Amino acid sequence: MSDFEAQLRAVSLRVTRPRLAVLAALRDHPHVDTETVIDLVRAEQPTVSHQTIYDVLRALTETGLIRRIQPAGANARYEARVGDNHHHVVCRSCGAIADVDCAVGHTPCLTASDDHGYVIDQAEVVYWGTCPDCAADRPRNDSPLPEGSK
Amino acid sequence: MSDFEAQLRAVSLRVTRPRLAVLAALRDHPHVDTETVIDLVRAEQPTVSHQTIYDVLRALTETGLIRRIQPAGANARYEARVGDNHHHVVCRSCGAIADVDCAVGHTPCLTASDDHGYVIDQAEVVYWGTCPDCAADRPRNDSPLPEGSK
DNA sequence: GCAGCAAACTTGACCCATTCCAGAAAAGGC
DNA sequence: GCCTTTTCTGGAATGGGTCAAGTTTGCTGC
Repeated sequence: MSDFEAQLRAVSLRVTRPRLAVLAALRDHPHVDTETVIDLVRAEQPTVSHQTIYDVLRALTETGLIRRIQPAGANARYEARVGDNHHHVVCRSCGAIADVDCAVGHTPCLTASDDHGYVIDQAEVVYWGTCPDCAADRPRNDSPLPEGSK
Repeated sequence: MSDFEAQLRAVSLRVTRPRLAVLAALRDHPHVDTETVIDLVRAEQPTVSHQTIYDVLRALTETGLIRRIQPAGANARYEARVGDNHHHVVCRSCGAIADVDCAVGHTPCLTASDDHGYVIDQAEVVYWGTCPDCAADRPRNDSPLPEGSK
């Protein structure tokens, strides 16, 4: 618990109960969306408003304590694993997300063939596919996306 | 014009004025968002509803005639360049997008270090950085994002 | 050419993640 | 302990995007 407290102080954020609860929720549940965070926090602190969660998530994201990820067409999700620029696999069928380490070492993906004059500071990779569970449910289905995606 | 007609027929879609207009708009303006598509189409066909544009964009995306891209935190954008799995550079400051060919050849980025059992069918890469224009405007600014991003 | 059918289009309301606002409360420095 | 600053609360607004019902239109077969 005091671990989270130290993290907050390290980035000059005040230590509040909602912030600790959000950090704890993200430690225990990686890749959750905002609504789930709200539910998880309220399980212990029923009075916390959704606005507070949004504020907390933004503050933590801006200070780099958590990372916001947002696959195309889905809601924002957050994860507590930061510092390494790892990537994600997203299941087209159920939206499940898993971590994937950078394929070729440190920052190899950062090399674009032609950068058009852009100053590139990050390369974000999203692998799209089917998770083991969904693959088992529908072994040979060519169009996994049930139209409405999520 | 009949080029677009052929494309539509090739995927068994009826040839309608709104669809032709959307294809033409995307050919002339790569990486536009939905609202811009609406404006472009209405410049020639003022009566087309926004609902129709949404329907057309979805139909064309599902049949693979256009491709939908959606950088985190931004609105959906569409482009007519399909078939090659190229990637994009996105300017954090102004949201401008440029095409980037796959860095290492054919489908190298498709190789994840540990796929967690997922069946991966596509790797999507987004390079984040600053476009030449914005870099010129604010030569040495460490926090390019003016908070509200776009 | 014309009829009939299914796919597309129009209109308008609705949904829902996210944000804005203003007042009340709490955390930290002195 | 007191004061300033930041955060939290509650409610309302914003805005992509979607749903639904009814009308129109493009395509196929006669």
